[in-house]
Amino acid sequence: MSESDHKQEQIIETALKRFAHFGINKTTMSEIADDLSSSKASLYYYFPDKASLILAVIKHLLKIYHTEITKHFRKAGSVKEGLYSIIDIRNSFARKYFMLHLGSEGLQDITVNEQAIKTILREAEQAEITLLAELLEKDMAKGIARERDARATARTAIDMMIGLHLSSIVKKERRIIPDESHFDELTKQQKFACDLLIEGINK
Amino acid sequence: MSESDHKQEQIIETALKRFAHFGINKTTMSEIADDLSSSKASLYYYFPDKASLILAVIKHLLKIYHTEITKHFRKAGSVKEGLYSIIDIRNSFARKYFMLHLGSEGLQDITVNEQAIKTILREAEQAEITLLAELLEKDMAKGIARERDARATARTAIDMMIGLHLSSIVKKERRIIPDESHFDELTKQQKFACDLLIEGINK
DNA sequence: ATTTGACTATTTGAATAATAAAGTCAAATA
DNA sequence: TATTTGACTTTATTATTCAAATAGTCAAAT
Repeated sequence: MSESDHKQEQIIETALKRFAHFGINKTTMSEIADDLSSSKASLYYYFPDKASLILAVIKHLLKIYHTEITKHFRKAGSVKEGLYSIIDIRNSFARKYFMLHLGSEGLQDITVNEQAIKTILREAEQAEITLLAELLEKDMAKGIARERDARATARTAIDMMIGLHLSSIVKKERRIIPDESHFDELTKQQKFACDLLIEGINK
Repeated sequence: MSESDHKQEQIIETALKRFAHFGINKTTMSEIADDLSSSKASLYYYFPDKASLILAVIKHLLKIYHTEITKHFRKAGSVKEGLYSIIDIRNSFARKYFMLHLGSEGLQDITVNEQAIKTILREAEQAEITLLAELLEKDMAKGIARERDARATARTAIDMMIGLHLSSIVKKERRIIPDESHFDELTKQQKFACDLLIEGINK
């Protein structure tokens, strides 16, 4: 890694810390520079504008997420284990990086190319579907799972988990920072839903 | 029905039409009065303030919804048919009354007792869960469905359908009025998910 | 008991000013 | 040459004002 790349990484990680704590809108470039004991102008040497820094931070975060998911999926022996990993990792990220408001309501009135963010979120989503679909195909090959369009099924299963997350947000008071118990209950419901999905309601 | 009750009903129905078309915020009390060829002051004879009119309109709407659902549930022979009814009726309401933004993002910055609305929405939700749980219990008695906590299962199934709806909103551009095809696609995905839920992924 | 016109009180929205933050650049540094 | 910086300009956000729109009231009329 070059000197320059290293500095970029540092900026991204520092920005992420502030974003996660105070939110993107409440974080100024000067503050990030101060955290680095550097100058604002220096930041602009590495990133053309705030929007591209935000984008880089989100990409960074998605990379971590993907690494984590991949690690778990290598150990997962079934679709169920895969889905459980997605639930746990997603919720731990949601807890940690709630202030970023990725997905759900967020990113509104942020001066950023919303389309670009949508695109990389979409890509991350596709990668996740692929991983789960592969697991499902293995289960189908083993004769554990019924034959069925693996991608469509994986996509719907993930959408359901995301959907339950969104449902839980909507039911809470708006604009309130959720507490630990909120995520605990959500995880419980998602796993219950997951079990339903896996086992099926009918005999 | 007394004369007074009749006038109240008229006001509610007129208000609903305007709310559905232009949204609650863009509808003034004067406009509602004009639609009724009446005076604004007259409205205030029947409703103490705008907030209580809004609440009455939402209650009215939920009553219609509940009637519709109940009608379908009497004919439904299985949980699957029940869930399909919920999907169809919910989506038809979402199409028709989108401008009210019930659930999802909406109701923000409306001068109304948000807690009161949450409460009646919660009640409506509970009633719906009860209906679906009854159907599920019948299926369990018939030996079609596995034995399982009927209420928790019904609740999760409905939450999933709502969740998929929310997912679809989040994935679209924000603050855009959705078109027909959006709801068509949503319905399709919800039914696919419903089938998964019912049949189960595994053999 | 209900309706109304004429009223007041509140809220909203547009315009403006003040402030803060984004973004630039020539000169300095290493 | 690559990087950093303080001082700068530009752009965006926030606070403030004020007129217009809307909510809400009430005594008099039906």
